[in-house]
Amino acid sequence: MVIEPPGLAEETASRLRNDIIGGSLPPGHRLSETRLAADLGVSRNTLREVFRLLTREGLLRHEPNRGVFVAVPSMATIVDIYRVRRLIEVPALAHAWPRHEAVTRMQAAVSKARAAREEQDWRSVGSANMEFHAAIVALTDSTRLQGFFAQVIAELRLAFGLLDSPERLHEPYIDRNGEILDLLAAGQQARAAEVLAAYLDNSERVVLEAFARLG
Amino acid sequence: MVIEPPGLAEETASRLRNDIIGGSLPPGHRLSETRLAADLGVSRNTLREVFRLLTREGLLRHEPNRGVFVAVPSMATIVDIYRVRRLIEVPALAHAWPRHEAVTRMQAAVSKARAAREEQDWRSVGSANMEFHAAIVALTDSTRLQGFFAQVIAELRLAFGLLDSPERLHEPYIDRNGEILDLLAAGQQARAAEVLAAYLDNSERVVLEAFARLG
DNA sequence: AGGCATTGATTGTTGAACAACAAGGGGATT
DNA sequence: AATCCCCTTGTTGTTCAACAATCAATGCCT
Repeated sequence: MVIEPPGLAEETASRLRNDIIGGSLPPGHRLSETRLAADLGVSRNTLREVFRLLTREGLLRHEPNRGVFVAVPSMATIVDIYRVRRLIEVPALAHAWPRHEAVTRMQAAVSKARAAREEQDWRSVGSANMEFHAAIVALTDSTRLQGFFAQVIAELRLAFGLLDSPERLHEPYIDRNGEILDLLAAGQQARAAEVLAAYLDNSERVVLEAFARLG
Repeated sequence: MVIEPPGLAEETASRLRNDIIGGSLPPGHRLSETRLAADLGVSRNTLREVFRLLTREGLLRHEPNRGVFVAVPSMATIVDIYRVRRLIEVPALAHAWPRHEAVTRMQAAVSKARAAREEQDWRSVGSANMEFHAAIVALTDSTRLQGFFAQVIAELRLAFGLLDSPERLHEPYIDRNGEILDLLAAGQQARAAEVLAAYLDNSERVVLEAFARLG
């Protein structure tokens, strides 16, 4: 495996991505090229490359001759994301091999989520839960699907940033993830997939309701 | 819906994409920034944006400090692409609503493929078949899934470009697509999905065999 | 012949420049 | 006073030129 140096553009993209998901740059906010380039300490040209990257990931929106804005997740966004999750995660789990190496990742994610719950660190709980679902997709052994899913997850976290009460958003799902993991490890993929499907339906409803409360 | 001007970068990307898929730029070929920028009549900066776009789509490969190359599809690529196709297309068809508007697109694609067969235009047959499968994904109503699938399709066409005997590659599937369409229209989604799954297994085997013959 | 430094070429990144475009303000007209 | 048009102003889109960093190959020395 070759180690490849990150490159300034991707490194800057990571920083900006964190700023966006972390909420320091609110959705809808306009990003001035010259100002942001100065703030980040990079050139305008490289910043534009960063913009291309994050636009492709769905975190930024680009309006020609007007500039780039932090993407504003809508209800349609949420619905679409959960459609994708259902379509990918459920079959991935249903066809999974119970001794796949990704199961270890799932296990680790559940543990991390439970540890973060002890400290009431709901943001970390959210991250760990996302990691759990990324691990589910890893069960497919498809690099393309994993890359695609990572983008979708990033968009979903952006949407989560808009909502308050992260506890209601993440806490109830920690143990459900544990349940899914146990079922899979016991070779009951079909039941695991059922639980996951119900999980997704439930989660989508909660998120949409929280969204509706924002207007 | 706002009409957005193509922008020089995306326009150039389209041109380069056609050159790659069309085979005028063979896989593995190195693309010199300065030379290609001169040939295409654009600046080095914009060409680099084009590179980012096509790299993201999987058509180019970027090695840091070495340059960009036309991607070389490997057997692993093929296997991964078909894994994605199975995981996405089959459930999409199984859960499809038989009167979805995308069914019209499927119908049109089959007709186009049959017309192209009359003229022995196998390249167009391939395009029409791909359009058929893109329409299957459109049954999900997920814009993200459709975008992702478009990329996968582009990569697959790049791989097809390496193989000869396009007739063997595309002709056998025209009528199978027609069969799938008829089953879906008749409300037999489950059987349609079965036929599609068999279709994909078969197609993957043929492509891999053709690939193996190249060494 | 083999290892090593030098050289040449290419990429990575920056800064400045100018045209194209969008938004807002001011003035003239009705 | 309200409306429309033009113009100013700031921003993006694109190009050019330059330099540092890195890689590949050449040729030299042992």
